[in-house]
Amino acid sequence: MKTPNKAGKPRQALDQVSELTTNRLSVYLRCLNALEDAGVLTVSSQSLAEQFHLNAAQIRKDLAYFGEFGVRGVGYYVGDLKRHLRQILGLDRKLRVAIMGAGNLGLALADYPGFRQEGFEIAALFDNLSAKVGQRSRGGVPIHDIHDLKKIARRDGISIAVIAVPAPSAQHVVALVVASGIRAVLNFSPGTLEVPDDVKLKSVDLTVSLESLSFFLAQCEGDEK
Amino acid sequence: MKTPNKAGKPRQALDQVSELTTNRLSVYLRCLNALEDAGVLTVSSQSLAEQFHLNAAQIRKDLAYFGEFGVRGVGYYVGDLKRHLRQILGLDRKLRVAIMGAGNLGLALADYPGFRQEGFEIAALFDNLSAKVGQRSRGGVPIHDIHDLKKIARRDGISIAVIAVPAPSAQHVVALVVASGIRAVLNFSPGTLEVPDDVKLKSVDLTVSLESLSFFLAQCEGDEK
DNA sequence: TTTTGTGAACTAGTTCACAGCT
DNA sequence: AGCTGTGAACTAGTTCACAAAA
Repeated sequence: MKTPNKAGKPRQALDQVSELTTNRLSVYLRCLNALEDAGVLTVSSQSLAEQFHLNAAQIRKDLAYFGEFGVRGVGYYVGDLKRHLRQILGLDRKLRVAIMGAGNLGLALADYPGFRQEGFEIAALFDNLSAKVGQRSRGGVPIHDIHDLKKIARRDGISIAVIAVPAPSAQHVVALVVASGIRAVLNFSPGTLEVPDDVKLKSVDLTVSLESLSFFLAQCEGDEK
Repeated sequence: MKTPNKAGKPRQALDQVSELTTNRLSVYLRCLNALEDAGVLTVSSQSLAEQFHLNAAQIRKDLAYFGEFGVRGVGYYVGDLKRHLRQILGLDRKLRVAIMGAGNLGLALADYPGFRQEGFEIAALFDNLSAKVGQRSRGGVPIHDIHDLKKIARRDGISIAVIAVPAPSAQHVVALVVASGIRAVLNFSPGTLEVPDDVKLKSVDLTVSLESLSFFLAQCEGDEK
């Protein structure tokens, strides 16, 4: 075969895996967790697709890109594939996350249980209000002064930043994040942020999401013929 | 010309506008707001593209699909195009939003200033804890019992629901939302939710987003040859 | 027989490039 | 001259369908 890379270590070109693909890998991992909890040992792309409304060929293609994890005639071993996916997604280690902005949203995200799963640790909150600095979130995440970001990011080995500051400060804050050596950013502020090419930025834009729903509703009304 | 629909009222087929397109319409609207605030009266697709890192042809194509809003040799009138976009996105009226779940995340979203802009109104929070029912968010959004959802959704004319409940209750809650006649849902809980075909579901999956960033970081490390 | 891994076919989305309007 | 609106070309992403492996 001439798959891009065989079982062992997929350290190689992998030029540019589409974001759609990486998102799906994460979804597959969640499906496998559910199956494992249900005591399922082995699963075919077929049955995975049926249970979780996915496409079997796409599952196979996504997985095959990273190695030959399946067994013909059998399917995939759930535990085995989970392990591979966790390794591919870089979840085989603890990743520390900092949240920029200890406002409503930042504090809520800091204590969000979904984050703690799968190896993420919310290590710190950062804010510029001295009243907040030194406090902790309800869940116990310490709030630091944003000026100490570089120092603490290094000390705590923070590799991901979440931007939860008001829109007008977002670009400035993301610049500090980048300057502190963090190379992956999840942005909740509306609008566009500039980051260098070697930094990965993912944005969750609530305004865009809501307006897109609004469009759908407006269309429905129009359709009422 | 035979554009799908001319200026007047774009009430027609519009079969299935891609979600990528509707998201961009929302982005364009934000760009126009910025330009208007800066006192710009007219803008070409070219300059819009340069300023906001978009593609000029795509802007033109997206807009042209809904009508001929531009003027050849001139570009688009900012105020005029804003008005058209707001109408297309259904923002030419107040849309009321309910948030399901008055936990950390629900309360944070209820008071999130980004939502209030552009005609959205967070009208209500819903929870099943009697200790919370009757209270209000810091910003003053009332917390209702989830059993009153149908009644209050009708009374207040709520057309969008945001799911901010823990993952295990999400499917149940979304079923209540659908039963109450709401047809647009923004979901923050991880995992898949089932909704009927005539209900629009948009999901923001924080786990998937973070894991996708983790993948990127893992790749970078691998690249260090 | 069952099910993977994968070329080939197809579908969706983006960008180019230019005719035609102002 | 300048810029839109749009067919045509291109690129990306998905699904099909089947040979080969277990």
